[in-house]
Amino acid sequence: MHFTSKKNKKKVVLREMERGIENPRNRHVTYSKRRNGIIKKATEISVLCDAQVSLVILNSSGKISSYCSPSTSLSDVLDKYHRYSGKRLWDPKHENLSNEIDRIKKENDIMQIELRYLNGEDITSLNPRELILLEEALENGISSIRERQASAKIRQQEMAMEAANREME
Amino acid sequence: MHFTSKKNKKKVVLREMERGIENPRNRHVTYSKRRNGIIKKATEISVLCDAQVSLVILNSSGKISSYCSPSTSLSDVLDKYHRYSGKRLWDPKHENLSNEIDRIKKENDIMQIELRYLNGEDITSLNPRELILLEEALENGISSIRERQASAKIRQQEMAMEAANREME
DNA sequence: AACTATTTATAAGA
DNA sequence: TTCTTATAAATAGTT
Repeated sequence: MHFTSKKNKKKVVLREMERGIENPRNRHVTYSKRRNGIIKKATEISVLCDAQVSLVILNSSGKISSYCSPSTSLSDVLDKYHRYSGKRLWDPKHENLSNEIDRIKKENDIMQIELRYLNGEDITSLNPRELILLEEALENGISSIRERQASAKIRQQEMAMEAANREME
Repeated sequence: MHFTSKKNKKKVVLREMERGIENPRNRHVTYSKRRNGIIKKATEISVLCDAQVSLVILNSSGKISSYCSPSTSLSDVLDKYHRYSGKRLWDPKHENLSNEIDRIKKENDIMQIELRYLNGEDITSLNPRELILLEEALENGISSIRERQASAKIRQQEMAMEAANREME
């Protein structure tokens, strides 16, 4: 039984349409019913009118529901949207990434040039004797790096041991 | 005025639900009405239940209609769908670019460290991660040098062989 | 586009 | 969540 007249009911619905349903339980119940309703409508227009529908709904707590017409897929419909509407769905991200790549590549080029300059010469211009010297120099570099890594590791172990000893006192 | 009883009308609707509307004009009229209906429903659930809706509809001739809740965007809703559902919409493109960025960034890091090293900065100022990258860079340098040396040696041998062959003629 | 008989959706209550 | 039911809303066929 309803407590509102036809007239009052309309007013209630209008107020809710402006403000949304405040009570979380009522909101969720209404959400479930209407979500089912929309998905049913989407199914109907797909079959009845040979349309392709892509529908994604998130409720207020982020839960996802979706529908897609049979004989197609969400990404297919969205791809068509993307191509025919001229509007962008994922190109923005795409573009951002492309821009970032360009930026980094440019940095990269600059550094490469700097490196070649600092190395004094392009490696292809070195003769065999010079190549051997350079190889030795690089190997020395690696050795000193490995020593540093090893001693750092030993220091870590020593500190761990000390800490453990302190715990035991 | 309707020519069908309540019972018959239902049968008609059911038959259409299975087969779709054949007559193109009727189909298009019904499509328009129902498309408006669905968009209205989407608007209502958005406001009433604080939901986010992304809706794209293509009719049988490919014309696009779409709706998106206020306070968001199609790509935002689809991005959430994408992240929370685990299903992929456009990740393939996206992933390629991300990988490329990672690759270039790594190159970048290595060069920066090499530059610091070559610019005379003390190697002891590098942290362990930087040391590892520098070690990799130096090892790559050694590899390319060894390749050059190997191919130079092969060329020498080939030239020696040719010279020997010419001697024998 | 507008009308209207009818079906369908749904809010509230159980 | 599911059912019920009074009422609102959508819509198919028509003008």
